[in-house]
Amino acid sequence: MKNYYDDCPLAYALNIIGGKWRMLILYHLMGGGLRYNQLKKKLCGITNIMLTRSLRELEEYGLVKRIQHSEIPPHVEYFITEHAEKLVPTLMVIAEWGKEQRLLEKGE
Amino acid sequence: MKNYYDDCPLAYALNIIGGKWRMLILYHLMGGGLRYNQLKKKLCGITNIMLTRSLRELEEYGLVKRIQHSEIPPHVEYFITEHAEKLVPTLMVIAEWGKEQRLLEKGE
DNA sequence: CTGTATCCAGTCCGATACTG
DNA sequence: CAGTATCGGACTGGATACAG
Repeated sequence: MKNYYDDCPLAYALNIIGGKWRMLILYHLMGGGLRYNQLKKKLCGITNIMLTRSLRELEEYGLVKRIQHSEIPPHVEYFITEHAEKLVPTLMVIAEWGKEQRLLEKGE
Repeated sequence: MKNYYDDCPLAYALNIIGGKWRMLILYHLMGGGLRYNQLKKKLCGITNIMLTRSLRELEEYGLVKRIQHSEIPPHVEYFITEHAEKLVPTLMVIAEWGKEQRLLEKGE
């Protein structure tokens, strides 16, 4: 997914939040922190690998914060950061748009 | 990119406008119609194959309209439809966010 | 509970050459 | 000008088993 980042902020952004799961993760975290398995349940169908990978990537970019409570059994919680929070309304618009789109398709 | 569309409108939407180029095409069409080669220039780096493919897909979903003028040499123009227009502000937000994100990364 | 390792599959994407 | 054909490569995503 390498692209002309420097010329186009949109391409740059999509490189970070694009991909199959990343926006979905941010979307589901908007309501507050979630634990690993809670998140997994919401993202119907995601595998451990993809969830872990995606979370790590989002963490690297500072979009997600990982909080580990020192307990046994382990208790880890994920939050979105302030900066990522700015994308939430956007994601909701896209979701809303998706609903309309689906209606259009079924209407035909 | 098959996913739990019916449960999650966001996933559904991303299935349509996700991918490497589709949002970028919509973004660049927001200013009005563009011809094939104009679009190609704006999307630095896109190949014929990908531009054509992406446009066809967007057309199928009713997000882009293709207008062919009967001339020689050919003259084809692409527009975004009203329904896709609703996504434009969203794309601008993401682009804006991308700018900030880049600053954050460079700042470190 | 929260992951990691390994290996594999499929999709997406692209370089190049060519066409009406 | 506006595309298509072909072939192949890269990369993303996944199944399964295992670990701290």
